[in-house]
Amino acid sequence: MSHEVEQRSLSQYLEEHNLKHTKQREAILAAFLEATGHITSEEIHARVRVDHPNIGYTTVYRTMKLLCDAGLASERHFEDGVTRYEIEQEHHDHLVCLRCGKIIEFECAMIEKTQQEIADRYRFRVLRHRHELYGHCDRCEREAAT
Amino acid sequence: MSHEVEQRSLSQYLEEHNLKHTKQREAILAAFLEATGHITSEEIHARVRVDHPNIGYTTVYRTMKLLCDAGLASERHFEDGVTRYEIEQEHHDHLVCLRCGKIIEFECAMIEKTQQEIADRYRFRVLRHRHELYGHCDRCEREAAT
DNA sequence: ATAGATGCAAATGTTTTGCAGGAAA
DNA sequence: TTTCCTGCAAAACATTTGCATCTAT
Repeated sequence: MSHEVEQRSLSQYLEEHNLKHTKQREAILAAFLEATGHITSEEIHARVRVDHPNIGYTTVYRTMKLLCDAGLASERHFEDGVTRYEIEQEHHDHLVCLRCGKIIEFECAMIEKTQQEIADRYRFRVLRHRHELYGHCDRCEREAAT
Repeated sequence: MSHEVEQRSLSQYLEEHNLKHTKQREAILAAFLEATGHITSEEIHARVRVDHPNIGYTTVYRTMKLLCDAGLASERHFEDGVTRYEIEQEHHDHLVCLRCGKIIEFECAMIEKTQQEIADRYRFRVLRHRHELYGHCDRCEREAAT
């Protein structure tokens, strides 16, 4: 595996919080990190089961919550009621193709600054935000035109 | 009631689709329109029950779906897994207080323009978007400080 | 008369919790 | 050995569906 940095900080987090380092947590972390991103609990469970056939959904949910607390993962809620997890990284937003499901990430300092100004106007303290553009990616738009 | 425009278009929609005009649909529409916005099925159900004690959740869900199809309502999914409905109107975005649940609406032409430029860069055709800022409203921020 | 609507209860799908047994420190 | 974890089964939610009954047209 090539995720030493993340592995190290998981261990660190576990130690700091008097939590135990288990095979299940390791397996779930690995499955999560190997995914391209935006993975569901169900998908993690399926991946992990290949090598560890009796890890349950419960442990996946509990571990993903732990990874979120540890700052390694973060939850995303798109529009289908299923929680997805992605690797925690610099903030960014998403373009989501409604036809093929492709997800493109973007970030824009200009927009961030403007939204901060809006929040200030309402004396609202922004802790986090989501900004998602739904539509058709280049390819799907062409195909739709046929 | 003072919602003739909406009422007329519901009737219109019902007629066009060979659907029936019932007391329940009328009551649910009224409860929905009287709300300030961002109402849940549960809240609609509670309101409607005051005058119509035996309308069930089922009918609320079915009717709200109908109102969405008819273009009178639209679904919103914030981050707590509960569907909220709002009156279909000009596009706008939201500030959501994580402590008291207060929702403030905003819109910003500058941001809309910028996000369009980003999408163009990826040749992505935007059909709709969501932009939500989560944090603490003025009041909750003060209270938290105590 | 008949297509469509309703309300209940039961099913669904996702996520959480209680608990007895199991593993890490 | 003690504290924390795990997996199962059951519970909790929000939402949907099957079905017998009822109602608008």
